[in-house]
Amino acid sequence: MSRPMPERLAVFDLFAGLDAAAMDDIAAAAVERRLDAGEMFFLQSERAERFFVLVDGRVRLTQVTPDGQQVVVRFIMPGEGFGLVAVLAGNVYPLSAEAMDPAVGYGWDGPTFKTLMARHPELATRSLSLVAQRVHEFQARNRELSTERVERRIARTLLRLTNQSGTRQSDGVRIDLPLTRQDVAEMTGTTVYTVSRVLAGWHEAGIIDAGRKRIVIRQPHSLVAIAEDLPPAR
Amino acid sequence: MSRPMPERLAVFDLFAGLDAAAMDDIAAAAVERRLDAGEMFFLQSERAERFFVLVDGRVRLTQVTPDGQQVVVRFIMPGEGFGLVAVLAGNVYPLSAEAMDPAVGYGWDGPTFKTLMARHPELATRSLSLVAQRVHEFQARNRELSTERVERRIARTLLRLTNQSGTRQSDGVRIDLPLTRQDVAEMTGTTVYTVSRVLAGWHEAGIIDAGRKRIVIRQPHSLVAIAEDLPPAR
DNA sequence: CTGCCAACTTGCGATAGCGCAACGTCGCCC
DNA sequence: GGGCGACGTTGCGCTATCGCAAGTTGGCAG
Repeated sequence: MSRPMPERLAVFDLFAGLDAAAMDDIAAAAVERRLDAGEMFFLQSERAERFFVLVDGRVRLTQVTPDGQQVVVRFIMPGEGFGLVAVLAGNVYPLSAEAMDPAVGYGWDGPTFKTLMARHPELATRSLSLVAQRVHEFQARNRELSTERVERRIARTLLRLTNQSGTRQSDGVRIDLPLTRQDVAEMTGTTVYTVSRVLAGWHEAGIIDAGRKRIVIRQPHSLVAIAEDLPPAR
Repeated sequence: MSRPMPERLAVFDLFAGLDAAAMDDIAAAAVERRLDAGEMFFLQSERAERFFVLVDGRVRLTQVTPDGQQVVVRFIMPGEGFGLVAVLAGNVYPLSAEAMDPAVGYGWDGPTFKTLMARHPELATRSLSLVAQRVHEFQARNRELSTERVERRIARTLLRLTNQSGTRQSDGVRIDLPLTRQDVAEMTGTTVYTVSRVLAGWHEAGIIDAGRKRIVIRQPHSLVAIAEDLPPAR
């Protein structure tokens, strides 16, 4: 298991503003994990031993309800962390983390990370604001789920994914995730059927270009108009 | 503005496990605020200066969507904190905090609290796990909102409120909050009409006893059965 | 190249939940 | 001890969304 490079870690949100000495210390405590596509970093309801920062690849976080329905909680791109909340709370993982492609992550276990936080107070502060940010995101999503129609929620979700992992190309912005209709449905709290119909409508209207596991936004402004419920902008 | 008693603070989640010296230090930095019913601790979208721990009274946290719809995020009972996440994230308050009755809170501003955390690492750890717990709650609520029917969500919400502020009485457990149908609707992402109809049904069935701003759970097990979607228990 | 399978689509009937409108009713304030 | 306003209820028509069933399609494995 190779030793992570402190320089590579320094770019991550979680470690922003830490000095080189601190980074060395933190990196020395990390464990690298390499997974193939389809393998799991951890499974829902296992004891939360270790959290990770993703260095390479993509990760899908999913949650299964007691009665077997699946929900996609979010996607993780390189530089982002996952599992932190569960480890800090000393709980069980509330969701599963699956590598969507060959992925590399660095991990720290709870006690180790707590020691690191005590040595580097900055780290505690950073962790707090990252977790606080998660709270905001979930709160926003809650509000959406309870007050907005499906179409609007899907629009918002696509825009969010665009920000997180969009690539500009000649005919619009492409979402760099192999997104199934099912995935979108699970992210927006609806069904495959409805997602399919909505996307078909937008395709019709020239707003997006959608294929198998592929979505390209051609007219982001139209999507924003739908998300914000503006007058159907000319 | 009277000085808070350290002994009173020590019972709060946020300060669990801190020694007397630390408590003195923390209490010395607190500011007491007394509000009448209907007054606000803070308003949504103000700069998040200060967070509070509630000592007495009850507080309602609400969020207003850009297009004017209101959502009840949660209720705060004595011993609980609110505003912490916003202050730590150095943001704007994402919601408003209204005193439902005459209320007393102790407050700390961000810089002060960060100093305190640096002096007492335990405090940082406690803060982290409290915030982490919030993440869990919101995540659970998200899952509910996207996978469950209204009836089930209402059942769950009542049970949750029962845990948070229920008083056992001869004919069942009473929820000690002046809960409007509107409030319940805003907590569960539905409408007054639907809440009214559902509660009427349960009243009919003898599961609850509901009046103006008053809900008593007579058969908690039946409500659990609904929440968990069990066979309509005999 | 071909066949197969997962992903996607679409018609259609079913229904949960919405929300207006109109009406009860409780309790508090003067 | 009225009367008023907030809260609660209910009938009713409406539609967004669901979800089955029965397809079509794209792309990859062999």
